[in-house]
Amino acid sequence: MDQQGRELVFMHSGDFLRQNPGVSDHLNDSSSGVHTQPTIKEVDFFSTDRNGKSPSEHQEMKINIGSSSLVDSSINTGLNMSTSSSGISKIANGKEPNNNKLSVLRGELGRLHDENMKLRKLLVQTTKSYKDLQAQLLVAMPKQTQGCRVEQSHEFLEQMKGELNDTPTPVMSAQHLMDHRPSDITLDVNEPSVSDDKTPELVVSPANIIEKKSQILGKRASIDDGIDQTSRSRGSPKLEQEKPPDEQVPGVVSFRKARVSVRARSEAPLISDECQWRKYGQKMANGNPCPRAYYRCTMAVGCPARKQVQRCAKDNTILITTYEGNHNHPLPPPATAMANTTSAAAAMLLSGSTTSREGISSSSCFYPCLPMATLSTSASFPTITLDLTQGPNPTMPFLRTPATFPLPLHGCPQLLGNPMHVGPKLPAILSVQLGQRHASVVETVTAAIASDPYLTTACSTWIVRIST
DNA sequence: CGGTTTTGACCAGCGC
DNA sequence: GCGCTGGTCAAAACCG
Repeated sequence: MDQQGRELVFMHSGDFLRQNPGVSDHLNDSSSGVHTQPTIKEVDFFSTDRNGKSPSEHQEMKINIGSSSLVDSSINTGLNMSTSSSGISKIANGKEPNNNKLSVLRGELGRLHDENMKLRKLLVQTTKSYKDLQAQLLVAMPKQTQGCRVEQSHEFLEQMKGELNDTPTPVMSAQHLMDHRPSDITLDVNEPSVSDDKTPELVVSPANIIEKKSQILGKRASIDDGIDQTSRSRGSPKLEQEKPPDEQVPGVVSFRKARVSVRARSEAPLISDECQWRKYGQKMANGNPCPRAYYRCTMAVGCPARKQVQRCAKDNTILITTYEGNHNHPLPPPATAMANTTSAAAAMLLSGSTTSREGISSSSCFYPCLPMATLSTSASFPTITLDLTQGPNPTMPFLRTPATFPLPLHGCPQLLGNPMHVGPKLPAILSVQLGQRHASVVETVTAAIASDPYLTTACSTWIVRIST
């Protein structure tokens, strides 16, 4: 069986759409303004063999890149004037008259001035967006009954006020913001982390933090919704027994309650996320001619993580993978990124479902550069859908370049604290955007995705819609 | 031989 | 109460 070879594999940005080599140019061609919607035949989400590099080499590469990528490579700082492409060196080393050199330098100066003006405009725009959001958040706060959440938001706002008033440089902002972690988060040292070998005291995955948050928030939801639907089903009592103790606390809502659905164009039957899944069932469901397959994680005994895979009834090229539950074991770094994403999305869903929906949708309105999320509570489980089947949105200028995915990383201290994740993905623009840490829990999801280069690229075309 | 997949059956929730 | 649907179980088959 060649299922491995036919799997939908989300790839590293370098070889994203590697079976459609001609498409990537379109995706990155911001000048053309024409965006296609390529059919992703194979998307390598977490392949360990990218360009022949081992995972360790890959991580090292990311770190190295990240060391200098806090400043967007596309932004000319004026410090790199001896590059061959600038023409200055050639002229300086040549025999041109001094007046020619002067005119070239003036031209260069003018160009740098223009870039400077653009950056200033961007900063002003970002500041304005933050203030708008702040005002909106203050309006929305009375609707929130969770004291800790409000308190935390106030705390963040105060921090952000100071940061914005100081008008830090983008790089400073990024570094600064990384240190602002929610103070009321319970750290779970048992949760696997990519960075747990070096910073055990900071073993705080986004999933953990958000899970703890959602557990707090979920207490109300558990009262509203009663017992988890699946826990009432036949197989679920066993599942409950298999859950780790922290998930069996009465009144605490586990992520089994929320789902994260990923839609991607693929002719492959599966998404390869470097987790071990065992198929335990298959059903014809919802009038869909394509059966729905049920998988559970087999990397650890009693792991409650599950996923469902089904093709879209309307478009068979779209593969819908629905993740549910948390892994209770260490994951390979790529799979951790995916788990973080789904956990964050689930947490977002849980927290969002207990707070005002306007807050979520409006944040998307406030930040047109951010993706929107499809929240569906019509099903028995609240589900967030990450749609990777849509083409890039022209109104999302940052999305044209995967490296500048405009995703605030709040709520994901692990991502912020992990140089492997932070470095390559924090250009100046993103650093400024980090100031929007209060935008909404929607961004938590996008942050998790942004933390992983593979996901970032794969999701550079995602669309998240708010639905009722 | 152990792990995985297949597949029919079972169960619970929900709507009518 | 009945039928439909989603989710799961578990035995048999399959595979490396």
